[in-house]
Amino acid sequence: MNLLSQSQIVAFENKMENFIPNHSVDCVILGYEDQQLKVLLLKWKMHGGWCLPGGFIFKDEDMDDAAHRILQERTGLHQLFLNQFYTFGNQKRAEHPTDQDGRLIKESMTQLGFTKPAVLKWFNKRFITTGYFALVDIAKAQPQPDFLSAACEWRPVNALPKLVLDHNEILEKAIVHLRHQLNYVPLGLSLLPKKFTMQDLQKLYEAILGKPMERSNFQRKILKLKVLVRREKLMSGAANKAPYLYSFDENSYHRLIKEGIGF
Amino acid sequence: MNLLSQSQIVAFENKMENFIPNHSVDCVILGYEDQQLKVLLLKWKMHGGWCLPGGFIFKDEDMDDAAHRILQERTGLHQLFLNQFYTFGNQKRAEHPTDQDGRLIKESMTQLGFTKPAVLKWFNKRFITTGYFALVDIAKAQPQPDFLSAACEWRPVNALPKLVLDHNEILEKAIVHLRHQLNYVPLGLSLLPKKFTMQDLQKLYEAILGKPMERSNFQRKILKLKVLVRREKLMSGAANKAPYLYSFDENSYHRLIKEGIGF
DNA sequence: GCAAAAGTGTTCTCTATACACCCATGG
DNA sequence: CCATGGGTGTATAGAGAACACTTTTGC
Repeated sequence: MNLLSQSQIVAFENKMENFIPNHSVDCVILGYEDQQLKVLLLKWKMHGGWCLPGGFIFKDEDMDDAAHRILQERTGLHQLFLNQFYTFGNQKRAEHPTDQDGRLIKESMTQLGFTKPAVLKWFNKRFITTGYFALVDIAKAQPQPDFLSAACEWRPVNALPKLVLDHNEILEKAIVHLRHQLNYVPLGLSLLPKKFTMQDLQKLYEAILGKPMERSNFQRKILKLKVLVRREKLMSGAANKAPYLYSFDENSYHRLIKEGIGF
Repeated sequence: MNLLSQSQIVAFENKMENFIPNHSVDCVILGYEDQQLKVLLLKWKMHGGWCLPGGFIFKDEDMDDAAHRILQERTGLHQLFLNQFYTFGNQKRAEHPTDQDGRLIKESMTQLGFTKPAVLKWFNKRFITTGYFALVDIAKAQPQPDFLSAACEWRPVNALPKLVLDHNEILEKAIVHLRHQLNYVPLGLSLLPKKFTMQDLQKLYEAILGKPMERSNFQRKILKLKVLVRREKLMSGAANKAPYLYSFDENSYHRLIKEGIGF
């Protein structure tokens, strides 16, 4: 029995001709929840392997726009913070040393119900892929599997499954890039609720950097950037001093992203 | 009269089928001479426009290897320091706002002597291009034009001609990337002669960063990295104190490139 | 009052920067 | 001796890390 409906198959066959061959885009979509950094993954219908959300570039579409489109399709979000970080051009990306998924893809095509030689050929081709990463608000995102996937879920980056192809490597490089970025741009607007405490922000930084930071120094460092506006205190009901709530001054925030943090 | 010989045309026609379609590699090859940062440019046979050395990726070749091959073909050098910095995927790269070279390419094909429809089609296609940059020793490089070019020359980056397509943008991005890199890795081994004075190194940094630096502070900063070995003094014949000569300790240098400069 | 967490202050070290000073060299 | 550029020293300001102290809150 075919995993795809006939209309899904025809839809892809029609679109396929309008894609640039040999090039794809993969998105590392990161979010923050339960004090953990999470990444949006897809689970393939075929053999159940996990992968990054990705797609192809239409012939009349800028590559950046393709990345935005993929992000939008998987999360429903339009996102400003979407960054290209690297292009993976190894010939044997599909035949990663510890990975036979390249072979598995081929075998899976008939399972899915694809029969046209052109389609089989398409998925057997070598693809160069460009990686983008985005930071989104998990609460606002509505994960949508694509037609090849049975599931679309947030997974903590600290406990990841083995991903297909070289997607573990892509994700790893995205996170290195993100940590690096943290030295140059402010972060958090798209990952935190409108109002948050300094502890919330610190936990976010700690989740990204993977290491604890010193409380008082963190506060000073962030406040010195002048991107936060101090609001009312949060009466949590806990037996301790009530922390201030903060929100981002969006003007300062975006100016700082453009200009970078004093370097 | 055709600008290409029949054998050049046939050679390309044969190779063409083995290239990945729609993707190219462009190399920003930088060198240092006369206290100036220079870039290797090619001058097209057709309309005489200047461009970055570039090429295509063979179907059985890693993209990084393609970049190394292009560098080798244009300079005769094998170079370790060759870095991918960005991939340019705009649909209308060839139709840059201030540039009509996309059209010029098409018109030039027949001038060159290409007649096969497949070749004409090849050059009319949209290409996504990945930029690499290298730092090489101009003294060791032997610039070689490719079959499409009439000249291959070092040009100072401070006085550049208008380049074809979006190559000015690519070069600009490479230099920003290089300046950024300067904060993380040591630099100079491939750009300076074996032995050099501290002033030589400083002039190099100033050429890359495009701004003057303080003499005594520069010296301390560099020496603290522990990548330089102090040699004998240079008796230049000038009426002033003789400066020390230095050379790189290659082990420390490459270790530092790998590990980065304390961040 | 007490525990817990927040806000603020202090100390120390390290770095960057600017500039001062003396040294070597050849005319 | 003097002009020129090289090597080293010093003073100051700012950043970052570690930690101490005080304040607020609910029980």
